[in-house]
Amino acid sequence: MQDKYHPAAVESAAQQHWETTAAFHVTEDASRPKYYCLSMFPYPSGKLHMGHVRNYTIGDVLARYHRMRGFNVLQPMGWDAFGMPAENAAISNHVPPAQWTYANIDDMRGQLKRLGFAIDWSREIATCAPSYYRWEQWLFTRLYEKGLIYKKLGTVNWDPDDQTVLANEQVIDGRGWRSGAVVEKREIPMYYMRITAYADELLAALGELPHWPEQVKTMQRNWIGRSEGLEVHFPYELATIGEAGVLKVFTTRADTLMGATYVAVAAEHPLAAKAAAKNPALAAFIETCRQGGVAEADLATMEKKGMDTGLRVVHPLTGEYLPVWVANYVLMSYGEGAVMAVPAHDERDFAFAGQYGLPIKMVVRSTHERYDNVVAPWLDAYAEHGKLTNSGQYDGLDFDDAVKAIAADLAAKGLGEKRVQYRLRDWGISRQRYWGCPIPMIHCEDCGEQPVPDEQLPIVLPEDVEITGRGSPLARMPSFYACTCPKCGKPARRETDTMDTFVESSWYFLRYACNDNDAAMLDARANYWAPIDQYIGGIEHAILHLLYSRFFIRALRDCGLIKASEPFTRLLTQGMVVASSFYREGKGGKTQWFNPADVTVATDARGRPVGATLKADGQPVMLGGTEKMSKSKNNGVAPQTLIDQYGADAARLFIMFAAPPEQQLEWSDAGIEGASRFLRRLWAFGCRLTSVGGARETVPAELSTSLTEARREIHGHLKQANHDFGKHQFNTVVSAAMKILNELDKLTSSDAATVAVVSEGFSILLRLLSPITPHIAHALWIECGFGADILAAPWPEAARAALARDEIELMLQINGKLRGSIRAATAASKAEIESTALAAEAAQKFIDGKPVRKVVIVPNRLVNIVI
RNA sequence: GCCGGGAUGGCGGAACUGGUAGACGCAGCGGACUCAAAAUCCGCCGGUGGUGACACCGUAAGGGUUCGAUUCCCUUUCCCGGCACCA
Repeated sequence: MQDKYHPAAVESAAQQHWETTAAFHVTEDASRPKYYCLSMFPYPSGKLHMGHVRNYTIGDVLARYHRMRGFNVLQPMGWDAFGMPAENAAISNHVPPAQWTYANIDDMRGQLKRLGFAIDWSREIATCAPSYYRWEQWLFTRLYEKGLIYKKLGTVNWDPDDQTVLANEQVIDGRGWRSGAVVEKREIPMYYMRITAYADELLAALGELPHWPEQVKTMQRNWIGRSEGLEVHFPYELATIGEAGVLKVFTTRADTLMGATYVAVAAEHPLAAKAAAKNPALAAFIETCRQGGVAEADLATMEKKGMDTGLRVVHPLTGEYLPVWVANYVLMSYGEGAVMAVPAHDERDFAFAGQYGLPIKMVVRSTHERYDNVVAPWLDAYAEHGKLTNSGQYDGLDFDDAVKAIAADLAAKGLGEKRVQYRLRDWGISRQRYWGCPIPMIHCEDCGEQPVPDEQLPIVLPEDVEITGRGSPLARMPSFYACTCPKCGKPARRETDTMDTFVESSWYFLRYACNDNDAAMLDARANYWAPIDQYIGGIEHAILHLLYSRFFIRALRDCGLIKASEPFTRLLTQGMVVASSFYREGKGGKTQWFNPADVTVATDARGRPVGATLKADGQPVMLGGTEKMSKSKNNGVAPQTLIDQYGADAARLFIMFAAPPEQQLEWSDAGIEGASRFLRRLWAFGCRLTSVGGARETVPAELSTSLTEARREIHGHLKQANHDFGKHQFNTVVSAAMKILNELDKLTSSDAATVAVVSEGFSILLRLLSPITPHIAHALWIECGFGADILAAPWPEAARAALARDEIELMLQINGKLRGSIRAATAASKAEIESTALAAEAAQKFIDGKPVRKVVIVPNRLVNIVI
């Protein structure tokens, strides 16, 4: 055995062993419980980053741990290969997106393999391969026929200079990121997935996901946003816009209807357009509302602006006329795109009314005594529930009764009804981009839109294209779009939009089960593996990706393609790896981001960053704050140098030790040295054990007191580690492993009993570490003679006998303050403990003749004497 | 703006979920070994005061519940994630 630890040699030998024994190649096996362990697949950006290492190490630790516990474990890997970065790279490097993507995949596969993950590589998929996306197209036509996909107008960011649709990320301060032109909202026809058809099921089923983080379920619940309320109709008369009709609004606060003093509609509302036809000033205002992007965060933080349309609607209960305003705080995408405004009881309405001098009418009185009679609507809106006032016949009613009464009266007049409203919107999947899965539809002048027949699938994306950043390349390629109508045979035009890349990632986890099937999308193997037992990925995917996947599996189920209704039984949302970002403002307001590796940070005496300079020119750069590592902020740290220098095991150990998996991890290089030092100590200890003859079979029944204590410590740490493994708190598993090694290092004698205890302890330690640092565990297991392959070893469990003790220490508190400790027999009764405690010197000193009011005894922990 | 989360020594974090705050590690300081360095090993390491085996303070800030609060409740500040076309 080498007396020095050489990670590179140890790691390549272990990896070779796994490769030649096909250790991680799995097949369906009904005789064992299955464990499908999946980490979110990476976008092949070219470089592995710390977030990947963290994600895949967590997945690998869980996969290896369950394998040793006897599960039939599947851990696959693939590539989320379509997307914008490939097009951006194509524009700047003049490389076709396909070529760039495939080269990146090859690169990253190599980097992943170097980390020694227990992956079944035979199941690899790439979403940009026709063998993958053909089934997405096939499914699209099924869902279209089922009515789960339909076409309607959608609003996008339009760059008038580049004549291109922009992603929200590409709109910076309301301007196109390349052209700098002011972005406009534009309506274009798009395909939508009817996710709202599953809104209730998606919401209700959250209750059946006990192994999902509460936080994620709450976010999804709020995202779906089911509210029960009233649709209220405000009639308008012929005179207003030349036709009579009703303006519909949705409200969850029907109790405040008597306090409505105006009605506000979104700028895109049809009524606003009609009013603007005769009102140039209003038309101009609506035009300014069209400027800027469509992102909700931008809309919601905009300065509130509005304009009176001059139209009046009739209050359905009082018959009063209310003005109709256009307001930029009303979103066309929620409800009816119109709200009844009750300034006294809604914060936004209050601010708007204050700004434009609209009346404020208080109709709800607080039920809290301290607010009674002191409600001051001119100071702030009172948005809580309460008793009605100033509301005529409804005065004195509380929220529930008021809503009931008002709903009944509106229903009787035919001017309103109870309704459920969702915040969730249908999923627009059309993208006016090249590098994505082509939408399999054909547009015929005579027959309208037609799905592509199965036998013509896949519609292959041409890979020899030039990307300019203006318009859609496919729309310029007759060879792509020219086709014939499948119904009438006349010349027709193929759809040139591609699908949102979230579509690929909504079902890839099922295709791993049967990636070799070229006759069907899914087969029986998918039903063996689904649902995924453990899914691991970034918290940033808590809503969109996870919700789309939950929708997709239901759509697939309803097409008879899968039995499962939920995709992921257990979810671990990994915290992000964040790092500082650095930038300079360039010419024309463009921001240039610098990688942390190229920047020197100056700190004050307390270690706080005070400034930074670029290594290349020594000139200052701005601190951009701590953010998720991303390409756009150029703050990713490459793990490759760490792996090259310290080895995969050290990198894996360090990242698992640095923080619990769900917590955000702020990156710093410090600490990797400690992980490496621990592995060297581990190796040295292995050498020591082999020098005294290596593994022993059993521990003698009778041990000296010190060996009994040492063994109790080791088994205690093992018990803790197993508990923490169950909680997925791997940082304390590593810490328990370190404590075991510290304990073993103290046992320096070479008598038979000591070596036996050491041998048992080391075999526990290696098995405990093997999911985290599999290479060194593999090597030492063999070197010390524990067996031929640690993968086949059983998972270690703490021995009850080793943990037993007859005396324990209890903390002694006086009035809740720690004043000493007492020793008591494990079996001692409360009365015995109390008398021991009261007799203790520390207790007597503080009691000092004063009466003892109370004695609190917490078994196995402490005694608190209250004086 | 809305939704979700976070804040503990110089740093990453621990505390068995209301019961010894700071485990384990990093950095630092002191020592051993060495011609020397690296590596390794041993010791110290929240703050203030004190000669002391002691006292007080201390888990973002302020308040509350409790024999006892990092943990539960209320208020506030700052940071992070998401907001439907980044993935």
